[in-house]
Amino acid sequence: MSLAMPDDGKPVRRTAILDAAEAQFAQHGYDGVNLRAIARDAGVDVALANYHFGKKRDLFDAVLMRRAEVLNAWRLKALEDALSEARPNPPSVEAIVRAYLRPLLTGSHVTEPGWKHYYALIAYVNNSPDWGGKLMTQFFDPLIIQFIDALRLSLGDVDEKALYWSYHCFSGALTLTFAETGRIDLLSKGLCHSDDLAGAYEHVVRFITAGFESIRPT
Amino acid sequence: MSLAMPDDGKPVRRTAILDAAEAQFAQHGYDGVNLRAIARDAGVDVALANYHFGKKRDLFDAVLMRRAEVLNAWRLKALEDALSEARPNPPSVEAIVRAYLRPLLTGSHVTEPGWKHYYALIAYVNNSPDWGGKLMTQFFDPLIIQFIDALRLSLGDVDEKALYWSYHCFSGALTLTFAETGRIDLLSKGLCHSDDLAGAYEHVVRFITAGFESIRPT
DNA sequence: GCCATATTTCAACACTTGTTGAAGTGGGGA
DNA sequence: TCCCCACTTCAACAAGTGTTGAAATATGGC
Repeated sequence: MSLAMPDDGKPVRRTAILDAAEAQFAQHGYDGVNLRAIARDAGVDVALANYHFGKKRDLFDAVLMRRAEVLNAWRLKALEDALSEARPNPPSVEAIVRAYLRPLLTGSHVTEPGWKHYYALIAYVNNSPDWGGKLMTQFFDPLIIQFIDALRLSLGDVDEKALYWSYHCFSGALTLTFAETGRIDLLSKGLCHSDDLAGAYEHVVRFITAGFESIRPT
Repeated sequence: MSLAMPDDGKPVRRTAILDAAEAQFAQHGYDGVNLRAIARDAGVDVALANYHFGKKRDLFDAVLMRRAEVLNAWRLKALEDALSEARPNPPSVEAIVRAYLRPLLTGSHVTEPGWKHYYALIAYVNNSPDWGGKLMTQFFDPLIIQFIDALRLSLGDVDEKALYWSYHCFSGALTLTFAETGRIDLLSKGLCHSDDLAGAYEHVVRFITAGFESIRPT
């Protein structure tokens, strides 16, 4: 294996471009970023981004795709663990919510800052009228459908509309929290910190779990 | 009063620019929009935006400010109504949540499409690491603090961190829902519709109310 | 060492961007 | 009528944009 190759067999400069693009897109959005700034951060020439990824929009998709596959695999594993632990009963709503959230905190991202940028990027995409619908569906729906199936199993004969709107609330709360915009720091006058995701974790789990439980048929 | 003046005494072209800018910023974000496209939609010359509002960024702030003042007034009225109806007891959590949400649905926006664009714009701002913290604080915090005070009154001796993180979840769920990204339409395979805000209303109220109730001390 | 291939750099094009200053328009008061 | 003023248009600049083709360099197999 060449010295120019990281573990995945791709050139180091290629991943350097992905890392720089990820950070920039997360901070400023797709249109707020230019390729020269990305290239500068990555320490490469402008044209190299085009050589490896094609158009700017293709680079954006590549950034989204890279960690989506990893995150989906982690979440699927966590969900299957929750299902098998509870078998033959359905898992609790809280166990499902935790399976959806835990991979965000227990992955390699603790030592890899790229993951935090990625979460902010997902918040940007999720809330964009331009791409929110299409891109989130493309990258995450196959997995999300399985989580909704699990919730349906856990909650019983639940109203379908209520279930989807509840997940929608979950999605909005989650992406904003992990975007780390600094909003809660200002609102709480320093009591809470955006970058304290571990501290936010239990609060989010409780809030969301209660929300889903409220639609359980009596 | 001149024929060139609408009710508020400002030139019609000035508000035409605000309307066009609002729609464009909401759809594509700050950097995804150029002044020539705004001017074209407004039916005016490019330079006119600069004459009325100064720099592009100042126009953006003017768009945010215009409806923020109206929305804050509506919400304050709704909150005061909820407080006085319940007096001498504190209002229920649900009554407070409804006071926060109802103005989004009962205002003049039913006949005025600009409000829907505005909600999408708020979702964009709220989730932006660049501006989320500062701008939301600047335009909405004075009112939001009053809502959090009311929630604290209603919930009793509640954990402060849990209260702020719960509001944070509320904020994320709300802004995403009113951004109408089309996401839920695809996820639910047509069962739910992003633009059916009236239909979403009861589901959001229930989900959020249950979330806040979960932090009530026992 | 040699060659085909992959990677990287360089320089430049064609186009869009925000912003500006000067000129033009129309109405109301002196 | 003339002038002042707010409003609007016109034309243009200077900087920045994504993208490209050709040249240069490095790499790995023979």
